[in-house]
Amino acid sequence: MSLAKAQATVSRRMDRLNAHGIGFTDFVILHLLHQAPNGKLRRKDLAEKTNLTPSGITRLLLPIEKIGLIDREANERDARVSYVVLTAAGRRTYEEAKPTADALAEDLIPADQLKKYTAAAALFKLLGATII
Amino acid sequence: MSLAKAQATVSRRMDRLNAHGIGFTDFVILHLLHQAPNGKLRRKDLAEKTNLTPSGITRLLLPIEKIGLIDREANERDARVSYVVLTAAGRRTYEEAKPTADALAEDLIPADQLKKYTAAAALFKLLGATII
DNA sequence: TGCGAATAGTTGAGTAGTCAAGTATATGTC
DNA sequence: GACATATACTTGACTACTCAACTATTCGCA
Repeated sequence: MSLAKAQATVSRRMDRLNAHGIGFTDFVILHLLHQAPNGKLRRKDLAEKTNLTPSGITRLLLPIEKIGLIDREANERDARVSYVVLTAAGRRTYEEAKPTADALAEDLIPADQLKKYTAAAALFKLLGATII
Repeated sequence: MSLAKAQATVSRRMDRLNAHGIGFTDFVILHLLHQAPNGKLRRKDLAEKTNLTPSGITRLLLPIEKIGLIDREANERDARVSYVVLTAAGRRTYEEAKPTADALAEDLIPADQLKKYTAAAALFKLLGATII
C-alpha cells in the first residue's frame, strides 16, 4: 500500500519523460536494452530484470514496438525465444531521454543523499525486489 | 517497478489472511478503522491514510460493505460525508485476523531487523509514502 | 528415437487501481 | 441572501498489470 504510493510517486515524477514520447516503464526497457550486450535481450530476461511476468512484458512491449523503438529478432538456435532489440530510433530516443531521466532522478533523491539509503536497498532485497 | 515488486511480495505474503475471508487491503482498512476513535472514519480520511484516491476507496469498500464488515453512517452536520464504520462482525474479523497478520509480518521482516530500516522509512517519506 | 517434461512466449479473463467529469452539499463574500 | 467556489463522494472509461490456459519448441533419457 505504502510502497505502491512510493512507486506511483516515482513514475508520476518520471512522466515528464513523455516529452520524449515515452513513459517511465518504456524508458526502463530502453535502458535495459541499451545496457545489454548487442542491445538485445530475450523477453524472459526483461521479465526478470523488471520483475514483471512474461505476459506483462508481452503487453508492455507491444506499443513500444508499434512506435518503432524496438524490434523482434529470432534466435536461430532456439525457435521459442524472440529477442527484443533496440532499433536505431530506439537508441536515439534513449540517448535523448537519458539526461532528462537523470535530472528527474536527482530531483527526486539528491545523489548526495543516496548513500543513506543502502538500508532501504537491503530491505528491498529482503522483499524480493531489485533496485533499478 | 522495483518498488511495485516489493509491494506485490508483501501483499502476496499477506494473502494468507484470506483464511479469514479477507485480503491484505481489506485488513488494512479494518486496522485503520479499529485504530480510529469510535471505529469510524470519513472516506476521505481513509483515502489519505491509505494513499489511494477517493474513487479507489469507493471501489475498495464496496465488497467489504457487501460482506458486512463495515457500514455507512451519515454525518448529521455535513450531508456530503459518509462515515465508514466497523460493524460488530468487522471488529470480530479484525481481531481474529490480527494475530495472523502479525505473524506474517514477523515472518516477512523479523522484528529485530526492523530497526535497521529506519533509513528506508525516511526514503519512503521522501517519496511521499507512509508506513502502514 | 520417440515421448514426457520443461521452457518461451502469447492470449483471455479478471483485478486494482487511476483520472476526469458529474452530483450533492457547504461555505465565504459582497 | 444569492452566487461563486470549494469539498465529499461516485461513476464511466481506461491502464497496467496478474493468473491460468494455451501453442510451439526443445531437452533428457529409457
